[in-house]
Amino acid sequence: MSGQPSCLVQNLSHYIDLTDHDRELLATLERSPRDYSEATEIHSGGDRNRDLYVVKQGWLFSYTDLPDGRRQIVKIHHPGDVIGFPDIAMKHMTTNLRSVEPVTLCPFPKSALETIFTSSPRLSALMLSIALRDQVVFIDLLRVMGRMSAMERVSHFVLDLLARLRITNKDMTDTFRLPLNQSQIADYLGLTNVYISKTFKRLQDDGMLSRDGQQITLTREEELKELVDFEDRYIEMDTSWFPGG
Amino acid sequence: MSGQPSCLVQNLSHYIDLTDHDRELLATLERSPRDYSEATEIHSGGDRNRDLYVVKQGWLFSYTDLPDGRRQIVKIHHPGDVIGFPDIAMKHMTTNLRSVEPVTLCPFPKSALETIFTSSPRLSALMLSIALRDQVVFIDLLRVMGRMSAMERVSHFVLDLLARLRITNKDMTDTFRLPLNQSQIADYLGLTNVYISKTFKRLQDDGMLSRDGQQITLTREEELKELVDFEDRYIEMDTSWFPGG
DNA sequence: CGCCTTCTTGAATATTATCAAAGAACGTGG
DNA sequence: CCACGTTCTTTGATAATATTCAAGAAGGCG
Repeated sequence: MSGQPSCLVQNLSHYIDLTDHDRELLATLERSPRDYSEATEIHSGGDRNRDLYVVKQGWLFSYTDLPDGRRQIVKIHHPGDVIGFPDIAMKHMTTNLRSVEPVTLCPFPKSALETIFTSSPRLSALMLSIALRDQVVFIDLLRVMGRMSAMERVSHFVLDLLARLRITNKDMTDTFRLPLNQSQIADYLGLTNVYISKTFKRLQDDGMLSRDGQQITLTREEELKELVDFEDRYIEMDTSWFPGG
Repeated sequence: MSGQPSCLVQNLSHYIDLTDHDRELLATLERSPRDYSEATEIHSGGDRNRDLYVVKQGWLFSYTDLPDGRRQIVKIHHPGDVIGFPDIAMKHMTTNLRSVEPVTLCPFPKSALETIFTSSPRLSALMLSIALRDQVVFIDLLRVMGRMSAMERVSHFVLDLLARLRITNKDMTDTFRLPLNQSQIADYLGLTNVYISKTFKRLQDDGMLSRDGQQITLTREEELKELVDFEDRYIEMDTSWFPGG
């Protein structure tokens, strides 16, 4: 193995201890990393379904458009994330993938999953768990979109981002960089860019958060969590039932 | 095996040919059916995570409440569905489960899944695919909730139900029974019962559908599909990569 | 028949969208 | 290092969509 650690190994190590066998397996699956510049369309819905990606660097998002141009961003991807899991069940990609800033991705073929599933029960269980955990996260988001006001949606949004960033960065404080513009946030939360602006201002006036360029600080995180009944699904994941290494 | 065909087998057979071994394996999951009367709380969010269920008969739904009483129904369950998949990754149940009408469920322990996963790669792949397909369905729903009007939401809702009912009932026409009341539909679509009533009336006035008690008929299904850019994820599933029987 | 739940309808209200324009921020090239 | 163009954000006025509240109608069930 090279001196540079595999993206996938780095990511999955956050959840369980990987055996040497697992590490080697993952290393062989991974293709060489590839860079994309900012605001680049990496794949489109309807494309024949080939690769999954692990994010090595930078933020991206998956989205779908309606025929009349309305857009829904369905997932924001950070370093360490696996992109494309749900599409495994489909013949074609169901979403478009776009970089927010310059990114580095490690593609690996669908077939790699087969290898994992046949040769490492422990890794299989982890992959499945991550997919199911994501489903719970979608369900939480559905609740947000279905029943929460703009104020609550934005609050949930920043709390969720922070919780996710804390998976890979243990000593993350209450401040983080948010490289999305307000139109993108609007497309994620089902609102308009104008209303995102107004809502952020209100949250700031209420002293819940402060902004400085792309930096966001949650000054009253606990209060925000209570406001939106926030549950951290990233911490809560159950790996206790996994087969041994 | 009994003369009565298992609805799980019926459901799964839609996707792949099941071997006798697979059928027997699945039959064990449905060994201990249990009845619940209508409007019964079957389990609650936060419960220690025990059983999954196969629906043998009747409709149910999974939902979550906000602290102030707002409710979001996140999934409607039909005969043949497996309930509780996403919770496998969590230590506790994340949603509440409630019957709409009298139902028959077959509870089975998480450990039964292990049996499947160790003894039938083909069934395992199918289970995983269904979980991932569900995730795609949630993503579609997110798009509906984030970017669509009440008219479009209701349209998508009835189209989705019909597509699902057609999995287990091939000769389903454009008419089906909808045992949910308008408050429940509202809680599913993130609207109010009043507005559901008004929206159904408008759809009826526009000649898109007709109602007779609980019976709904989609008189212009193709037009509705175009209106909401509907994709049938239940038909589209990719089973080509599965290991052999 | 009478009671209960659900559905319908209308009026008033709230929330968010749309439109338009001005102000900030930022990178680029002169 | 400044001027310019571009994109992003802010703000205000107006409009659309959905909610709330309230009351009456319809339907099922004992």
